[in-house]
Amino acid sequence: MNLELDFRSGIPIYLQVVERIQERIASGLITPGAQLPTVRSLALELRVNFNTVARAYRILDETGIISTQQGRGTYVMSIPPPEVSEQIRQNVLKALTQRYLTDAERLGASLEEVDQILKDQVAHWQQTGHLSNPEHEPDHE
Amino acid sequence: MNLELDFRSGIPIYLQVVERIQERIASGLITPGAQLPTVRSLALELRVNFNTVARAYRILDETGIISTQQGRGTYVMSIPPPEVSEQIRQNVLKALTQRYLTDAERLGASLEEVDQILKDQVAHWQQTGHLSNPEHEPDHE
DNA sequence: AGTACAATGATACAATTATACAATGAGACA
DNA sequence: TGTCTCATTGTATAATTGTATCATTGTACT
Repeated sequence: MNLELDFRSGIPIYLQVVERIQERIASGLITPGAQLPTVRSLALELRVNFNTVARAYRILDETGIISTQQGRGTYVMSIPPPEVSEQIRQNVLKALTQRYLTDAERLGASLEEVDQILKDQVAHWQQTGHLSNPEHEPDHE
Repeated sequence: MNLELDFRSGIPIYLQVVERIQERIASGLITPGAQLPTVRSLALELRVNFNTVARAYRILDETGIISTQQGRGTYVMSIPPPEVSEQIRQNVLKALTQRYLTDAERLGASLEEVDQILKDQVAHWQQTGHLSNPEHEPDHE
């Protein structure tokens, strides 16, 4: 899975796991029907107790995003309706942004510095065609 | 730990604890990654309320010397020398930014949307005093 | 005396971990 | 085929850890 968590952020691990998995599903990195890692294997990878992973899975299950089945495993559910999906997408994007700003702040970055480095990278990316507008996006691979 | 405190010195216990632990880390007696005693066990040893130890730990945490994690314990962090620190900081910030933009793009966010949500969150944060310049007041709790 | 404030303690709480448990499925074997 | 056993899966509950909030104590200053 290669989820990256921050043990110092003050955000509970189980919530971080929820967000990371939501991101991956919302972005299509994990597709419906796919099996998520078992609570124990993911816990081992994250160096965390498996109950913490189980708690994250339970939240995702209650949201209807995944389906956990005792003795079988946990699986990604079918794609939610567009409006829900859009809602999740926006939430995830907001969480991403907040995490980014929090991390930057803890690094001691000033607002100006963050602004500058964002401008730099965005400019760099526009040259390479990333982050383009969905309206004019003929580039399918 | 065998910290020796002076209850009659007039120096607050929590400050004495901070100093003793700082000494031990600086002298290499405690190495990065090591787990410190729990607030309760150390408090028991020092015959002190565990909140006092927790206060010392919190100060050390804010200084970046240790990392306290609810439910897990407190661990000694590695302390990079100041010279390389700044270089590392910039690199990390750059990597952080790149990862953020990558994730946002994978979510299907347009440049405009990213720009907008960043503006929103920054504005929101400025009201709550985050990402402020280091010149400002120490923000007394 | 009285007040204000810092240090410490008491209590309730939240996150994580430890341990035991129940459901499922695969293989052995009669 | 049936069912036994056992490893693997998620679940439930209690113990452990740090956190938040308020009460108490002591001390300095009017």
